[in-house]
Amino acid sequence: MKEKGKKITIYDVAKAAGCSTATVSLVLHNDKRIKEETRNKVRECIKTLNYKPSYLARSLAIQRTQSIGIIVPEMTNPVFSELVHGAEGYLSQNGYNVIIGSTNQDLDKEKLYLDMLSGKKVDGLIILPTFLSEIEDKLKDMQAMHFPFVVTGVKSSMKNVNYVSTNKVEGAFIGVEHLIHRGHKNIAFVRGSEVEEHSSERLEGYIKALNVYGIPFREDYIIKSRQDFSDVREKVRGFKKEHPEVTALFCLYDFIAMAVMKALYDLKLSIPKDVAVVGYDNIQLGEYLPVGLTSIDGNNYKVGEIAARILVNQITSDAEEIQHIILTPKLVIREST
Amino acid sequence: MKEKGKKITIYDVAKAAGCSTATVSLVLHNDKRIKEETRNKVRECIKTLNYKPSYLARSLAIQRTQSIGIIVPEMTNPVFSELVHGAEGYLSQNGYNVIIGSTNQDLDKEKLYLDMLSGKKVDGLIILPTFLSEIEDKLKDMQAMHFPFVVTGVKSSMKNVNYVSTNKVEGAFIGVEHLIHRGHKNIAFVRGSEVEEHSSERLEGYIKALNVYGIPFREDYIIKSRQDFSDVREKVRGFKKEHPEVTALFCLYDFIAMAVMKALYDLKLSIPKDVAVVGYDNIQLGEYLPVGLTSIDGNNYKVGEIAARILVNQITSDAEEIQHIILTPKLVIREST
DNA sequence: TTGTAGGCGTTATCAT
DNA sequence: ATGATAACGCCTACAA
Repeated sequence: MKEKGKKITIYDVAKAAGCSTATVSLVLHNDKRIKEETRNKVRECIKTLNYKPSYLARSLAIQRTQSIGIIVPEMTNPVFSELVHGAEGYLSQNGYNVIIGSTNQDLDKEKLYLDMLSGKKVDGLIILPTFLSEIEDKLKDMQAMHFPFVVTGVKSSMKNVNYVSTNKVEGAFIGVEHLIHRGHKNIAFVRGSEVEEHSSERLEGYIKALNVYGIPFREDYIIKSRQDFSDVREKVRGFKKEHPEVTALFCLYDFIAMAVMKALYDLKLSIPKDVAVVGYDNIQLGEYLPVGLTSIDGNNYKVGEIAARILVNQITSDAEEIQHIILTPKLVIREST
Repeated sequence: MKEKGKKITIYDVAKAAGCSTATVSLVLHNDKRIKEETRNKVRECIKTLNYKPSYLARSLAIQRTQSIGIIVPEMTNPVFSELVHGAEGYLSQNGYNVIIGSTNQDLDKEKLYLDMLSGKKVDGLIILPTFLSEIEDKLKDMQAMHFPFVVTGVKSSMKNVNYVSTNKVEGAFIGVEHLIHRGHKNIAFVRGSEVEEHSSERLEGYIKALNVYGIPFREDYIIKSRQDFSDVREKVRGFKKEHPEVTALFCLYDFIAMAVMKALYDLKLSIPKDVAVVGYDNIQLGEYLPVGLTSIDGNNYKVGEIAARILVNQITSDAEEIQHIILTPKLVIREST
């Protein structure tokens, strides 16, 4: 056991093994040029000294970290964690390890992570922005310095930036269309507490579907709330009493749909007989609700995978062309409709 | 990235501003010693050159990263993400940023992250191990080199290692006790597909409760499965047909409880009239199920926070005493019992 | 097969 | 108030 505080470096190993740091370095990388004998000697010293190389110093020297960063708003949301999971799969396949920075929807943190990670802590970045418009400057800077990154999880307004995403307008459209096909005319949109930026596309799809099928859009059919769970539950109860004619609820995402369903149970209403419910995201849990939840699947796993592929390609092949990939969501029908 | 544009360093800024790198560095850190005039000049050059400091080089120089790593089995599990969230709160309060390494329950990845992050990429580590016994060696190494870390999320068998955790034996005990108080005698334990290591404590608590109340333990009341969701659902259906006398199910965790509830609905049974269900972890969703789920709350947010506090304390004050903290879980009663 | 030495981008200690 | 320059720990031509 070493003296406290004294960190042991490649130099210590070299001294102990009676060779140069270069030799130790080569042994560390299993270079065949080193004689069996010296190699063993070095390995022995590494063991007994309990030497661990500094990835920091190594990265600085080789100008590469072999790790890529993912910036996410929060990991409690299954949509994000699925996406991350998809990216991780591809990346670790390809020799990269993944570092996640969770911003908790905090703009300063988002900026900080952007700076930190692009400051060479990682070789590239997959960004799921919470505040896309506020970080455009930083993205431009990153582009200017040719730091590889891809944006995902939102519609990027920057035309010259890599991004992969899903068509949420289309997703909402097929969800509402499905409701219409089921005979519903009075369909409300439960928007929860989500910010404009992350709900506008789905709202657009909702309105589009109504238009296409000649159903007038009513502003008062949009249910907003302050928080996602308890407040939605309350608001929906109130809404349904005021609007008994409404027989279907399209929800911004599955968690909201769960709160909505809870509210309907509170009112002793049956799903889908009295009211039909459609969610968005198709989280795994939806299948295990007592009444399985019909939902829109954005295939987030795939989104993550594709983002990772684009990123790795850009890093390794120095490709410069911008890629925009938009996947089309699928309707998953269960008992709630 | 490549020859596209040479990466611009603090040296370039110094040259452009007609001063030394030392001066630039001082400006970068808002040191008051620098004359207003030069400071502005330097800032201007930084802007126009679009200079971003290398956190890598900086960390190497100051021997500190101001970031701490959290190694988790997976982020899709709310238990882990809550814990991480708790840690993040405390850490960012205290000027650290957090880097998450998700191992996806892969031993090699777990080892890799351990090496990487302790290789000075971070100043300290919070570890939620999947394979505690397999990484003990690495933990010992880290101790030997005085690298700060704390283990959590499991019972650590290493007596001389920091860890904070919850008493899952106790948690399961109060869950099963609650069921017994409700008049149940025949209580099954739904174990799902979880590995021995992560279910043994709760099993112990289950058995203990039975013993205390004079109920014989039956091996065939333990329901195992291959996967967590669809398989549990199937297995529970089969089990309930074979054992109609069983009126209560204690589940290893809430997700399993959800699959269990689904199975009971499949059988047209009512909860809690026909069968009572208790989960574990008290995930937020439990409240929003049509029949609210009674569960055990381990206060994982707090666990993460405490782990973070211990870690920071160890880093900053060089404290050497080992800390073992065990929180006691609470019963949260809802409609399922 | 192995050693020498310069470089990676910052910081920090002396000087000036 | 600012500048030189030696660390920080490792890699890698280029030598030997």
